[in-house]
Amino acid sequence: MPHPTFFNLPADKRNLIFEAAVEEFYEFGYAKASISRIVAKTGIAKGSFYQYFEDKKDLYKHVLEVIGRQKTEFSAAAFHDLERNDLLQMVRELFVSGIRFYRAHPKLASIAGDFAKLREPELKREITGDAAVKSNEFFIRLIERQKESGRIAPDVDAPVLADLIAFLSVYVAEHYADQALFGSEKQAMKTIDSLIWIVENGIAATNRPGR
Amino acid sequence: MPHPTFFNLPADKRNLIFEAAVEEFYEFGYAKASISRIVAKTGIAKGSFYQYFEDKKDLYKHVLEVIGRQKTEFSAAAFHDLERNDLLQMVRELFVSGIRFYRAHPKLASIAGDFAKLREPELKREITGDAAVKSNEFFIRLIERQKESGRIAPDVDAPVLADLIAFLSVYVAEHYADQALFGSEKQAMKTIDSLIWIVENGIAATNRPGR
Amino acid sequence: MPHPTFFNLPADKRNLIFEAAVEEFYEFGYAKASISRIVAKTGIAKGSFYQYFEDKKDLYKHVLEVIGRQKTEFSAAAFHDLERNDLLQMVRELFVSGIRFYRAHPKLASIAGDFAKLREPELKREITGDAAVKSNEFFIRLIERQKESGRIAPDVDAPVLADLIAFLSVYVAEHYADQALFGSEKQAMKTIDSLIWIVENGIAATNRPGR
Amino acid sequence: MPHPTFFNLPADKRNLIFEAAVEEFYEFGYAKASISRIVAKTGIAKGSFYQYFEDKKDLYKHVLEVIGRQKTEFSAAAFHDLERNDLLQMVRELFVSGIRFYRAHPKLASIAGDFAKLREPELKREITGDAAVKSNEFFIRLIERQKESGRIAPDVDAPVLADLIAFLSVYVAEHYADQALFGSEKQAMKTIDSLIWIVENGIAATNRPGR
DNA sequence: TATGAATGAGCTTTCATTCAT
DNA sequence: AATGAATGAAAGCTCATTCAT
Repeated sequence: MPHPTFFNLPADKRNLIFEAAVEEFYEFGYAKASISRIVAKTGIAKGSFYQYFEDKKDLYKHVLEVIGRQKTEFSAAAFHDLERNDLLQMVRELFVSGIRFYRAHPKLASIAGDFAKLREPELKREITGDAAVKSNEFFIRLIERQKESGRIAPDVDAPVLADLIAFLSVYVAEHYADQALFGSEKQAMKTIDSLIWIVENGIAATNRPGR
Repeated sequence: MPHPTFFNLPADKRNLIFEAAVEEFYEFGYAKASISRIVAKTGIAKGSFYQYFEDKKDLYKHVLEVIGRQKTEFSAAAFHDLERNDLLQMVRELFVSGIRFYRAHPKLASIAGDFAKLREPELKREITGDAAVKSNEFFIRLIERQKESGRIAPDVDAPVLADLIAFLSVYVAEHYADQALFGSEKQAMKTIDSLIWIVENGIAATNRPGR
Repeated sequence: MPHPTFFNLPADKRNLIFEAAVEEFYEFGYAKASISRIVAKTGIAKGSFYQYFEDKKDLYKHVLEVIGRQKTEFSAAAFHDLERNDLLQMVRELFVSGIRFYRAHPKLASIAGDFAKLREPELKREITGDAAVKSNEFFIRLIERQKESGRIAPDVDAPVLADLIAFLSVYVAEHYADQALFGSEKQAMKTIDSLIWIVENGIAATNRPGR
Repeated sequence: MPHPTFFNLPADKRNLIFEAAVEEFYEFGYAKASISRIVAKTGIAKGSFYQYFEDKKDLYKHVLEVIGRQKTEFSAAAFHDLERNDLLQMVRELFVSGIRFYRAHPKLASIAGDFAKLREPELKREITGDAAVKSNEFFIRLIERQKESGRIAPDVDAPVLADLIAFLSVYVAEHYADQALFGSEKQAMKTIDSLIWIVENGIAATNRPGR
């Protein structure tokens, strides 16, 4: 976590540093990001940086935390109006808001995507904490409930499906973002619908082929 | 491509270098891998390294090429006995042989996984060429054929399904090391079956619900 | 240009570095000069060097700039008392102050001489800028004026003469410096006078042989 | 001197090596020329190079010797038809044949020019030996003779005039590539005439102003 | 709290030369 | 005589971090 000195900074300066960090992580990734470049870009003193942050990792964690919060805010609005308990509707919204977030903050989304792919398990655990686990559990409960209500086939493997959905929400956003960015949004939505439809159909309780 | 010097090396030394490179890329990833460490580990002279390889990128490309070849050999056997044209069987075998490869060569698989996540589009293109595109096209053709033969519902969006399969491959690859999903052989097969089953059911031509 | 860091250094240290750079460029020339040797000689950290200077070129440019300033100061005094418009008097002073500078600062003069002979047109342009052009134009104007006033023959090729004078001022200094250094100054001055006299006579407007 | 092995080489190979060396010295100068690049360019083995030449210096000396011989051949023809003892005619022919040589072999001429500027007194002495001194003495004798025959004013300082001629040779050589001075054949001749004419006039025995 | 100079290990890469085959 | 792999010192430069002011 950044030192209190950082949060006591005037908003201007704090934002300046944050933006520079975003630029840096966006362009070079975590491993190759350079503190030297960041302080050069912002004009703050090298020493000051270490008053604000423990080290590079600390800065990275902060950036990701902010991104996480923004992402949550982004999807929260969408989730608000959803009929609770409708998994697919929720997944759809997850994909759509993923793409929307990517369109609104491409650099933040890209950094988040890189993080998801990061090769430093310890760091990942430090940053995500049990958020991923919590989210996963939420989806699992949702799936189980829909099995009970007969909307999802009882032999669907809930943990695998929950995990898959989380995974897809990241990769789908990244994969279709350009399409959504440069093509029509409509086309992107149609694509998502096709994808969802396969999954929906795949897990539906009705008329399932015997296994 | 490595210089001929490298291939003329006695197998012992060549392997020593290759193993050291694998260790290094495995532990630090491409960006942070250090030639200095590799030569220190192997005991070869710094200058000698540059007799064998153009530069770090050249070594990396070589390692990936070898991994690619090994992977291909690995799955080739599995694909041999397959009924051609059965999409799902093929995908299933893809996943299974992926896991087997990971079990046999965890470090190589890990390096390959990192490469997939690499943030250097140009380098990726250099190495993979248009393999990804080719593979995508192959799957699309396969899907179309299975639609004609009535095994896949005609209203399935072929490119989207091909994408989904690619996503799933990545998903499986990224979770190789996940104990919960792929810990035991039994667990691994169960997870793969769950994934395949969702897709199979999602695209089946029989008894489909209206959209 | 060196970074402000360098100019903020205590004079002692700054001079130490400057002297070491002069020694290095004097002994090895630009191409073979080694930053590593300079930092070793001065005892400063490698990293510190790069706090002071952008790179080797930056250091070289700085050294040459200082030399240029010192040279200018050197000749400025001499030029002060000159009757404006007397070309030969000026040329004589140019040669003499060239030799004096060489005697006072042989290493600096040697570095400047090397620079004049440097095989890197772009770098040369960067450093001299249009100073050479300006100086050339000044001499051309002077020559033209003396043609009008009848002291120089009208058929003298002004640009060639101006160029030649600039060239000679460097080479004469280098050539006669040793003489001036180890022989008597008087002898050196006599030599210069002989040289000037040939040129003077060669371009005089009076009693010229037909061509 | 190159080892006998070099001269025993088939002419093809020998020329190949020579041309590559010329290219290298032309492009990078002596200090930065790289044996590694030369052997790469020619395809000969690194070890073979050291069978032919002692080291880089040895190769350089050889190249310069060949250039020297070619230059001599070049001017020899021109000097053949000259009235012996006419200093200015000789100097003029020196300049003209210099330019012709540059036109015919720009790279060789450029290497020779670089050599003249080289900062390695010992190497220079090794290569030129006392040629410069000999040439100087030759000109002094010529001048003295022309003084006696009344074509040069008796009060001309012979050693200084010899020096001036040497300076001018360097001046001409250094400006070969200068479009403004030596661009067209006509321009070249005009510039040379201007230079000669200044000297000629400067040292003429007739109608001299008192000193 | 802010500063920014100092640090030196570290990086990738090139070099001329040697030497066993 | 020819080879070309081996060598390791040296190059220029960047890095995250410390610390005295």
